[in-house]
This record gives sequence, C-alpha cells and structure tokens, in this order.
Amino acid sequence: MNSSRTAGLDLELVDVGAPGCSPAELAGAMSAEQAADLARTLKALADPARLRVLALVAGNEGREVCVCDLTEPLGLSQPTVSHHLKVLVDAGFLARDKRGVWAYFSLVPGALDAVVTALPGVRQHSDLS
Amino acid sequence: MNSSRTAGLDLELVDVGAPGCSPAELAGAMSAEQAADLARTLKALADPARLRVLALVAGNEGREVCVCDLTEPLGLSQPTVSHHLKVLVDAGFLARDKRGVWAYFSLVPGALDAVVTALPGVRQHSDLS
DNA sequence: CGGGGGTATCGACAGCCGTCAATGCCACAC
DNA sequence: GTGTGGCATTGACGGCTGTCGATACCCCCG
Repeated sequence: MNSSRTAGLDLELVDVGAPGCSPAELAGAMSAEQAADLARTLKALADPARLRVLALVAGNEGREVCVCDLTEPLGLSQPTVSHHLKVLVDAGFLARDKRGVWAYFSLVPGALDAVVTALPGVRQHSDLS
Repeated sequence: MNSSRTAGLDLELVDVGAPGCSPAELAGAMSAEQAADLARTLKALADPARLRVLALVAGNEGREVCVCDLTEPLGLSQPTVSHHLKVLVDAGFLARDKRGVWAYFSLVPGALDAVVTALPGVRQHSDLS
C-alpha cells in the first residue's frame, strides 16, 4: 500500500491516504477508455499475419489486392486470411471494395499515422537534430 | 487455390500453378521473422495497462517512477503491475533502475520511434505538403 | 543481526485469440 | 436456370495472456 517513499522517516503514521510515495497523482495520466481504445487498435496490428497483409497492400497500392492474392504469400488458409482482413477493416486500417465476386482491399490513408500520434511519448516529427 | 482472376476466360486449363491471380509475387512483402518480431513488440504495447504505464512514465520524466506509484492509478495489484513492467522492459520500452529497495523506471529514448519506423506504410516525416 | 518493507517470481485460473475444416452466400458465365 | 468459384461465416480447438494470492528475495534501518 503506497509504500511511503520516505521509508520509515514518516513517523506521523498517516493512515488515510497520504503515503508520500506520490502525494498527488502523477502527471501524464491516460484515461481508461483512451487506453482501452488505443490498445484495441494496437491489438489489430500486433499480429504477424496482419502486419504482412498491411505490408503487401501497402506495397501494391497501384494494383488491387484480393484475398486470393494473400493466401499463398501468407501460407494461411482462406478463412484465416478473411478473418485477418475483417479485423483490419474493423480497426479502420483497410477498406474493403467488393466489386462483383472479388473483394479488393486498400489502405485507409492516415490510419497508421493516427495510431502513431496517439502513442504516449512519441517524438512526432523526429527532432533528432 | 489461387482463384484465376480471369474467371473462366483461361480456357488453357493450366492446372499446375499459373493461376493468373497474381502471376508473380506481390511487392512489399515482409519476411516472416520481421513480421513476428514487430508483432511481438506491438503486443507489448497492445494492452491498456501497459499503455497507461507508458503514459505515466512519459508524463513524469523529471521525477522517478516506482512500482508503488503505479498500483493505485492503474487499479491493479502489485504483482500485475510488476508483470506489465517486466513486459515493457523486455520489449525495450522501459529501463529499470533499481536503487536499493526501490525500482525506478524511465522511458528508453527512441524505442517508440523505432516501432513507428518499422510499421508498414507509415508516413515517416509527415510529408503532407 | 533481526525485522520491515518494496519488489520479483510462482502457480493457478479464466478469458481471449489465431487457426482450420466445413458450410453458406452470391455474382457471374454459359 | 444451373453451375462454378471467390469470399464470408460458423464451430471447434489449442495456446497464449492478463490477473491475482501466496511466497521468496533482499536491501535498509535499528
């Protein structure tokens, strides 16, 4: 319980809630909803298959990319690829464009950047001298 | 199996492996190890508690932050907080500085930025005109 | 040297997640 | 209309993960 960073020096026996560890609350707090939301978005990215999907789509912005294009390079079954695509679409990273029988996917511009911006403690424009 | 994007127009009955869907492989491929590595790093970030930890540490760069400072704002038990800190330290986002009994944590400069750079399809220096 | 207290580790448990086979859906060709 | 084929959904299963209580570690103070 809050440790009292003064470690034995606070003989005042404050028992309520003034520990001395962090008298006031710390700065830079992140709301629970904000953290949960960002975590949900990051979870959509935190998968090897989905990262490779994004890389494939990003590397072929000119052409159109459909599910059948992804199953082979990923080494995954078609339902699994479809599942990952759904996750990425739901997270807002990909846009599905179903024309006829085929479904083409493309990057949503700015989606990645929005995540980067929301990250805590990230140098925005890389001010490294 | 590869769908043959020509959809019935390829009367040549190519049965081996020339589907027409993506004759050559797509560009922008990401190696499996590269993807797995980045995914492992992102998994370390994709948790509300750990994001809040990073925000708290980032918001108090001047002061030192120890475990006892985090249990209360996070609403988690001490072992759980210690677990999250271990994950963040192992992922290279935090540095542990144990001085005596207390363990102080600080951000590892550039760790977040490295992840951002490794992300596929991210505008690096925001060249938005 | 003995006790106290902050931290790390262990063991256990519940819930989530990635994967696939099977199946359904539906647009297009004939 | 019928069939073919690409895509999405379902159900099931194994593995990973976040959480906590209990406990071990170990530095500091007296």
